[in-house]
Amino acid sequence: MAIAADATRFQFQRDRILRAAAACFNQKGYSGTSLKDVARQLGLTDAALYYYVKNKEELVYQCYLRAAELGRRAMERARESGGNGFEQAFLYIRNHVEIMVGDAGPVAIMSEVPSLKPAHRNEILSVSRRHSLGFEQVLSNGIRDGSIADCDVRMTGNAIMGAINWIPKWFHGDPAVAMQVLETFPDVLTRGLRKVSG
Amino acid sequence: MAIAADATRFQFQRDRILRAAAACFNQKGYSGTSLKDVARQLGLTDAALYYYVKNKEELVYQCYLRAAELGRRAMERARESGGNGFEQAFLYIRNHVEIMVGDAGPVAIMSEVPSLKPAHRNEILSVSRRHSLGFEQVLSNGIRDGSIADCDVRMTGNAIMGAINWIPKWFHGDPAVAMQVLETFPDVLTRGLRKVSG
DNA sequence: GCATTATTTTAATCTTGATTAGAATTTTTG
DNA sequence: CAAAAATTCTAATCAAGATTAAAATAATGC
Repeated sequence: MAIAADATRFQFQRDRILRAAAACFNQKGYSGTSLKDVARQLGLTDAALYYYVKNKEELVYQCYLRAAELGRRAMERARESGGNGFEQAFLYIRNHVEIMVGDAGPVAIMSEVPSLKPAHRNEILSVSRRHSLGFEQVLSNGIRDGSIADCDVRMTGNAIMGAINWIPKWFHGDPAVAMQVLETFPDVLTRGLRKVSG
Repeated sequence: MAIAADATRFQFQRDRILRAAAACFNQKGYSGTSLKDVARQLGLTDAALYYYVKNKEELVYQCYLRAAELGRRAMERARESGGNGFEQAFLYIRNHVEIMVGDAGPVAIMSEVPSLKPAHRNEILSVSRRHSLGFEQVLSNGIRDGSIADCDVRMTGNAIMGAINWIPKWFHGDPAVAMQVLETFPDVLTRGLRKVSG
């Protein structure tokens, strides 16, 4: 029974585990979720998880890496779209929000990055930084090409990405709300960027 | 040596502890900070903390309660100002941001609310809910009084408060940045609210 | 069907850091 | 200054949950 074209059962299970873990971390908090909690959700025993991850630290790391990668990809797709700065910013937000409330499943809030071991922490921070810088560039481009009003790109980026990153705090999977978020967030978050006059 | 007009040494120390704990939690993550870490920062021993808080859970709870109260107060002051909806929203944001980057000291990011014990969790959630509802009312008032453009107040509130709540993730005390945040955030976050025409 | 490999379980053990008891010290009060 | 109260420390203990080893089960290739 093939799971997917090329994904092995191993990779498939690992991914399920990451999603279950992300869900637990977001819902029960990091210190509130034991490996047993994660395992139970999958009908497994805690020890079985060690077949897929080295330890809890790596489980968290993988969750965060997944979250960071999803964000990065959202940005990448937006920048490849070829629109002007405003359009790219809008598209990025739309893409990322889609991921946060969509079928990609729960995306872990990165609360415990500081307690990762240095190598892991640095990798996450590196991806995150690339992500933020990418967005700031999009904003700068928009200012240059006249599609975005002049603003402090660093702060504007922080504000917008904060709003997105916070979503899992209050969004708990209700599809009706998901739709609402998708419809309003990109607009709400970009309304302030629009250049009023030429 | 009186510490302040009426605050006892006990209350004073307790407050120092809460701030040190908040700083640790934000910087090192929750699971990354031991009571010894918090204590060391104050030149104390971990056991000494138990004179001020029942246990670690209560320490976290108190940090969160402080954070929630500071937010609530920011909202309260804004609503007492008597301005129109837009002005109140702006003022709230300004007040809250001021707290996040100002002398009130580090405000704990509420990552571990779910792992608090039920009574504590419920109290934090209750204050938070009151806070969000308050903001949504301000937005609604603004729409009604014509100072704010029509929008989904729930989502707009979530977006703006997410941006604010995320600040401690990237702000680490640099006074120059604090000034920047103060100058740009209220504007960035409200620019989208303005009603364009009458 | 048999041998091999992959996956999961059971049943410990191990570690870390929270917690406590009681002693020591400092501060306050009269 | 002496007694009482407040605060902190030293030195264990404790608990929870992470981790491991080895056995059991399931899947796969031949």
